[in-house]
Amino acid sequence: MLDVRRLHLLRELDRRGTIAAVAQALTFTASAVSQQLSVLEREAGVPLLERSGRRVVLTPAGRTLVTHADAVLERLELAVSELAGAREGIGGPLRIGTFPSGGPAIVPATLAELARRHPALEPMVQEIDSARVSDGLRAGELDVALVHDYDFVPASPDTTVDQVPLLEESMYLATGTVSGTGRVARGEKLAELLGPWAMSPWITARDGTTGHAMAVRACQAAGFQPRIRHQVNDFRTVLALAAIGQGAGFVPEMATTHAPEDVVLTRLPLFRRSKVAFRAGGGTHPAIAAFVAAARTAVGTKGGASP
Amino acid sequence: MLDVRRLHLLRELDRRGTIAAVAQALTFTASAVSQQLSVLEREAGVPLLERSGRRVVLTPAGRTLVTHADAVLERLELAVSELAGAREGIGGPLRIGTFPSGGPAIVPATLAELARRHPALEPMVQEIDSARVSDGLRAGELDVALVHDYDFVPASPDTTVDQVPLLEESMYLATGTVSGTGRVARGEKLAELLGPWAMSPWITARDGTTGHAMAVRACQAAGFQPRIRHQVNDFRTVLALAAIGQGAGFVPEMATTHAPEDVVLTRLPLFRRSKVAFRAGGGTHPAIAAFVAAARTAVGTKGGASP
DNA sequence: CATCGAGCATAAGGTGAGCTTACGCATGAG
DNA sequence: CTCATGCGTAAGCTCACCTTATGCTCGATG
Repeated sequence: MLDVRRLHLLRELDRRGTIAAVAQALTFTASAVSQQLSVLEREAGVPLLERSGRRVVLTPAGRTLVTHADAVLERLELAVSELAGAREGIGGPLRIGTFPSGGPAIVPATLAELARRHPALEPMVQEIDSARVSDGLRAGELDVALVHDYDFVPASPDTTVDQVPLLEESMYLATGTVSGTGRVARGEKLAELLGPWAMSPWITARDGTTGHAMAVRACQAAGFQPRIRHQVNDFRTVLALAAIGQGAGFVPEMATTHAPEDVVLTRLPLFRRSKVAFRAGGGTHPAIAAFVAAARTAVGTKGGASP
Repeated sequence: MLDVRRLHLLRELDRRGTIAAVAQALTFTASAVSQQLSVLEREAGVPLLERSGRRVVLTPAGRTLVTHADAVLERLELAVSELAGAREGIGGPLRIGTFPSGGPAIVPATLAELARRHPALEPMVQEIDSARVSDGLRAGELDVALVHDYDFVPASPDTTVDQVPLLEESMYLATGTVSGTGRVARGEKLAELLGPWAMSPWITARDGTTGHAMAVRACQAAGFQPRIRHQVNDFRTVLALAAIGQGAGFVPEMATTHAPEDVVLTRLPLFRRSKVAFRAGGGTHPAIAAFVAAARTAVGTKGGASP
C-alpha cells in the first residue's frame, strides 16, 4: 500500500519544483522530504525522480503517479467535507485568502453576512497574491480564497483547485480631465477606446500580478505598447493619480463607486471575473459552501452553480 | 488529512463486522485496531461507531466514510498497478486463489501457459472458499482468484473486487443407470428434467458452499425439496456415487470429460460462470492482466472484455 | 439464574518509523 | 575562482503505534 503522505510530498515536489521548497511549505527539513521520497521510490520500484543539475525533476512514472495522488487527495478532501457536514452546526476557524482589492469591497460584506448566518464560524482573513493561492490552499494555510482573472490572462488550469464564479465586472478606463487635448474616446471597440491614450503614460498594477499582465495585453491588443509610469495595486490610488493627470489606468467597476469627481471613467468591453477557490473536493464542506453563499449574497450574484 | 491506514481499518470493520475479526485478518491485536479507530473517530469529529450488544456497528457517517475509503483505496491500487506496469518485465510472486474444482481443471493449464509467457513470475496457488475470496483479496493474502457463480445464486455485488468472465459452462445432471424404473427425463425445461428425480436421494456440494445453495434452489425451482444424502465437493466423487445409484447430482461440463461409463449425464438449462477476481483497480496490473490472459487461453475463452 | 466466553475499551510500557541536526558533494551564479 | 544553493547520507532522538495486561458488558448455555 502506497503511503499517501509520501504521495502528497511527491505532488508538492511536482508543483513547487525543489525539495527545499516542499520542505519549507510543509514546515519540514529538506532532509526529511528527501528521505521520504527515497522510501516512496523504493516502494514504487521505479525511478520517480532524477537529478537535473542541482535540482530534481520527476520522471514520467513520477508524473503519472502525481495524477493518482491528485485523485486520492481530492477524494480524501471530499470525505472530510462530508464529515464536516455530518457534524451539526457550522463553526470553527475558516482561513480565507483574498486578493488585495477584495479587501475593502467584498470581504467585509461577506464576513458580515457570514457572521449573521453562522456566528460560530471564526473567519481569518489574509491577503495573498493570486499566484500563491493554490499553493496556500494545498498547504492547508488557506481553506478558501477570493481570486480573479481577467480577459487576456487566462487562469492556469489546476486540477487541485476548484473554483466557483462569484462576480463579473466591467473594467473601466480611468483618465484625467485634460482640457483641450481632444483626447476623447469614440466607438465601442477596445482599440477605439484605448487608442487615444496610446501615447499617454499608464498606471498599472505592480509587475508580476495578473492585473499588470492584463493591462499590458489589453494595450497590445489595442495596437500599442503602454508606457508604464506608475505601478500601484490600490485602485483608489490609481483613480487619484488618473484624476491629477498622471496617466491612464484600468479599474474594475467595483472601484468606481467612490471615484474622485475629476476623473473620467469609460466603460470598456473588458471583464474581470471574481471567483471563490478551494481545494478540489472541498466544495461540499459546509463552511466553504456557507462562505460561497455569503459571498454571493454580499455581491448580489444571481444564482448559478459551480462551473 | 485523514489517515488512509485508519480508513482501511474502518472499511474492514464494515466488511467483517467485528474489531476482533479485523485484527485477526490484518495480524494486529484487537486493542491496536480499537485504538486506531478511536483516533479516526476523534479526527473525524463525528461518531463513526456505536456499541450494539457486545459488538460495534458503523453509524451512517461511518458508512459513508467507508464509501470514500473504497474509492481512495481503489485509486491507490490503480496507482500500484501502473507502477508495476512501468517496471519492465513481469515477475515476482503472484498469489492465486482458486475454488477446489478449479484445481485439476483450470489451474494447471493456466500456470503452464503463464510460465511459458512470463518465466519470472512465481505463482503461488491456494485453495479457498468462494465466500472468503474477497476478504483474502482485500487482506493482501491473495492477488487474484478464480471464482464462480451459478444461476439461482447471484454473486453478492462487492465494489472492492472486480471480476472478469472466464468461462460459462452448462451444468449436467448425473444419475445412475437404474434399469426398469422408467425415470427418463423428457422435455427441455428444468422442472421437466429434474422432476423424475424428485424422490431420489441427492448428492450435493457441502453445506455452506455456493454449489450446495445452487442445488437446493434448482430443485426448489423444479418444484421439490431435495432429500440430500451425500455432501461432497469433488465432482469425480459425485459422478462415482451417481454411477452406483447413490443418487442424483449436479456436475459442471468441465467434470464430464472423464465420467464413468455407467453414469447418465443430462445437459441442463443451468449455467456455471467462472471468473477471475482481483482487487478493484488491479485490472491493469501487468501480472494480473497476464494471469487473466493466460487463463482465457487455457480455457479457450473467445475474447470479450471486462464487465 | 448462574456461569462463562466473546468482544471491546483503557492503561502501561517497548520499539521502530520518521524527524532533526550535522556534514559532504555537486552545480551554477557572480 | 568563490560562494550560495540544493540534494543526499549518517547519526541520534522522539513520539506514534503496537503489544501485553486488565476490566467491563453482553449474550449464549446449562
